[in-house]
Amino acid sequence: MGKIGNFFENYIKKESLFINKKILSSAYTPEEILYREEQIHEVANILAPALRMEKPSNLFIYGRTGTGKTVSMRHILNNMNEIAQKNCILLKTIYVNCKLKRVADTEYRLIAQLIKEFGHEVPSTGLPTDEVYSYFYRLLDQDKGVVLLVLDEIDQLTKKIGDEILYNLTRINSELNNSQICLIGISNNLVFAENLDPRVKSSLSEEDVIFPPYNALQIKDILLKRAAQAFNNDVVQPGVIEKCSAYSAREHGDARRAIDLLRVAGEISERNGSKKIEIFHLDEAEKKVESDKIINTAINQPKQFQSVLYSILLIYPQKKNFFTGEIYEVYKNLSKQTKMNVLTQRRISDILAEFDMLGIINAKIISKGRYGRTRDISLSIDENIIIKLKAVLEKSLNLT
DNA sequence: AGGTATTCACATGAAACTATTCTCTGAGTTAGG
DNA sequence: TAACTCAGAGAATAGTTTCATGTGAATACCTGT
Repeated sequence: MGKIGNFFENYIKKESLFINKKILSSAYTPEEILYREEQIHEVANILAPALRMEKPSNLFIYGRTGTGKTVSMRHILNNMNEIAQKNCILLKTIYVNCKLKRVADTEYRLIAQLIKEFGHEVPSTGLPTDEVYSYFYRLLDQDKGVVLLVLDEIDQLTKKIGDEILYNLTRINSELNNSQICLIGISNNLVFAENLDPRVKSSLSEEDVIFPPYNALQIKDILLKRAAQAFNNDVVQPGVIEKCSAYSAREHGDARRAIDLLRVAGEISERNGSKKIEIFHLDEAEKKVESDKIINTAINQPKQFQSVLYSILLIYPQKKNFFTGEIYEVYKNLSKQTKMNVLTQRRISDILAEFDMLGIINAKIISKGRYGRTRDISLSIDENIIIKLKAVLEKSLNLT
């Protein structure tokens, strides 16, 4: 047996820090959700009529990332389904995440996805949208009952393709004879409804529920509970949970981030062959999560985006602030060098705006008076991540 | 000195174009009866 | 004649280009003192 063989042999024999790592994954729905009783109650009250075959009010849920919106909603839907099944009530619940690329991020694809939830297939392209709609109507109306349709990250959808689709969805009911549909929108953006068509707004948010951020103490309790199930006893050293919760309370009470952080800390500790999770593992984890996030987003961008980003990194050693024009010049040369086709400055401007959105750069529009108006751009990444990023981009762009 | 008018270097918007992937339709072709 | 093939018309979508219009404040250019 070779070295590698031994390694694997040891690996499976080695006792893991984790009892059940799934507990710390973002897909996990806990039995009991802490500190959201009030909100869950409220939502349950609003949706309960569905169990009497009456259409509940449409509902809107607001709250920042990691405030338990999705988890709570899943929890409620699970319960309702269970009850419905037990009592032979016709209830269908559908959960769709509108952000998922190539799944539900356009009007056509959203409807196609809904059809899929009914167990049917529709081609991914080639059909007119109306046809897909009427297919969906027919499916919906096939049997009696209430349909609860949860649209998660709905703000992303309207940002991309406008609110027409929501308008269509809200008036579905008038076309249905047997069944009724109830819309539940979930949004990270608190002011999302402000720039919505008033008709859509009024009919969509007949009710709304707000999920406030968790505070540090609450996050601490959540982490403690998860950690107790996920790790063996005495693995997590004192102070780790506290620091972890303090860190994410600082970041507007994002419980998901806190849980991620704890899991990564565990992974790091395990890989180092340690039996415990110490505070410095957590610090490592913080760095790794941050760096992975940036490297991943960069890697998943199209080549042209990477090219623009690399151009910025090329100037970086000399300057800390860049203007659009400067970046474009460097980018042009780079593209010539790599034989990629050169995009217009108009496009580069949009690409830079997107990098700003992604949080990779920090762009502010400034006026230099007589010398024009432009973006004042700086990198919002850590020095050591920049080095890593540069290497990764070089590989991806086939630069020597 | 104080007040306007210019001007730069882009930003921002809208529309149109290109290319890719996929469906549907109908004409022409083929194989079997 | 029924089944099959294949080209062409249409859709959806992503990524661009083209054209048009907008814009904040440092300077140039006045004006009257």
